[in-house]
Amino acid sequence: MFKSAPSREHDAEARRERLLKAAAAVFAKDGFEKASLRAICLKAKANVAAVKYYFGSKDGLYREVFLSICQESMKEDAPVTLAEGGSPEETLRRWIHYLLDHALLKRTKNPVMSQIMAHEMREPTPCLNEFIKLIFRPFHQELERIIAAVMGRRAVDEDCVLYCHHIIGLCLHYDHCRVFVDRLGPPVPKTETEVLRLADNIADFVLGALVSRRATKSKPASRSKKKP
Amino acid sequence: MFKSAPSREHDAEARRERLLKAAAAVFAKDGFEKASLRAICLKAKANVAAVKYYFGSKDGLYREVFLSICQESMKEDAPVTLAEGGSPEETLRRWIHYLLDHALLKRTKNPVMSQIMAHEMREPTPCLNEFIKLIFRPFHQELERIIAAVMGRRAVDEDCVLYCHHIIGLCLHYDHCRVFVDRLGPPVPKTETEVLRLADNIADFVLGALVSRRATKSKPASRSKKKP
DNA sequence: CCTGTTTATAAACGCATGTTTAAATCTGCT
DNA sequence: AGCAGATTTAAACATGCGTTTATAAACAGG
Repeated sequence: MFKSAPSREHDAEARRERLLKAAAAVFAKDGFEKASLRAICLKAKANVAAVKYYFGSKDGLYREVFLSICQESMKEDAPVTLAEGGSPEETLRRWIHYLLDHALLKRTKNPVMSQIMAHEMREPTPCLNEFIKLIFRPFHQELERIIAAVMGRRAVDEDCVLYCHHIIGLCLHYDHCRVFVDRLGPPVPKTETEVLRLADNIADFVLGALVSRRATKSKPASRSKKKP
Repeated sequence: MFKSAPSREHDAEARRERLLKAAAAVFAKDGFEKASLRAICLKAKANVAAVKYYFGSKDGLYREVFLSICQESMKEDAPVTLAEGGSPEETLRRWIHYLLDHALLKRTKNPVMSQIMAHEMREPTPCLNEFIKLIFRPFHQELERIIAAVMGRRAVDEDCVLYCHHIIGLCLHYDHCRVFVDRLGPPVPKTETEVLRLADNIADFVLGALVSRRATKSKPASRSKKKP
């Protein structure tokens, strides 16, 4: 006893899909708060009440968008991993390039995902927890393993996790504070080759840091360099 | 022929001051967009129309708040500089600690300034340019000089500026993406000693990186490590 | 004391938001 | 054909915002 005939079902599905697609675009551009249902429905050629009908509320719509782009993102490009072969150093370099590519050149691969993630980091929504669990944590953990490998440690320890934050923050800064960076130094990369250059600069910087910290273990008690 | 009698003058000034103070607090908490005039006036025990009367508009009020906290911030704690003595490395360590202190422990020193700056970086307002010119650029340039000193260079070059961005991004990440860091690793420091620990970790990391890059000049052409 | 200017306040304006209602339309089944 | 249920739509609702207006109060000078 299926709900309705195929023809209508098709129309409904098409409308739902249109709404979802329009919503994804607008949410990506403006973020959850600033995106308006009217703008979305205008783009989808649908009535505002359709949102309530199909998704219950603005929150529901956003959640659906989130889920759809999640599973779309899953099957797309796998993030950089150690398993692909190559030295840990080269893997880290590729990882940094990958992150920077997504953060700065959002047009590549899955632009909607990149933009929505950026918004989610600026002002978290109720989807934050799922976002972290499904998308961010696996990504983060792979970097932790890469760092542990670069540092020659058998397992991921607290230092690796911290360095992981350092690196991600360093990269995302060029996106989050784009307007500041642009005004205070060489402009933020806008082409693939420029991004590659920056990625290499960052990779050199980070590898230098990690290698220099390779020897130290757990508690280096650093603060005591006051003229020995 | 001064405009009015002292008693009235005093009241008016007091009201203006109350508004300014309340506005600073609310802007600091919510940022420019989300802060509402009604909330500000409620806190200042003033009428909403008073904002138009004294400051012309919400923008005008924000601009006044910005100017007032600027000159307040000028005379307060001078940022860390090379001139204070000590090795460049130690100066850099202190600089990082100083930034982290302001970013994470906003209650210290000038909380309003720190918070408003954080908001300004997230979503810039029309005051952005003045903000950069008056506050951010001098701060940034001092870091550039420190880095140049650490790297033993005679003048600030493009690499120094980039490293500067790296370091600032690395530090601010713990504030901007606090909620992410909290969920993915050791929680973001909340006490002075914790902040000091993190600052030392970051300083060690950064110094390692800078020292390792000390030898290289201008164009290291890094990308060519593909199995020699 | 009256008068005109400055200051203060309450109320309304115009707009935009997410949500909801209630009526209209369409569809499939009997 | 006709009915019942699903879908669509336009309109209204409730709320919040920054801004504006019109009126009342406080004050200064003639």
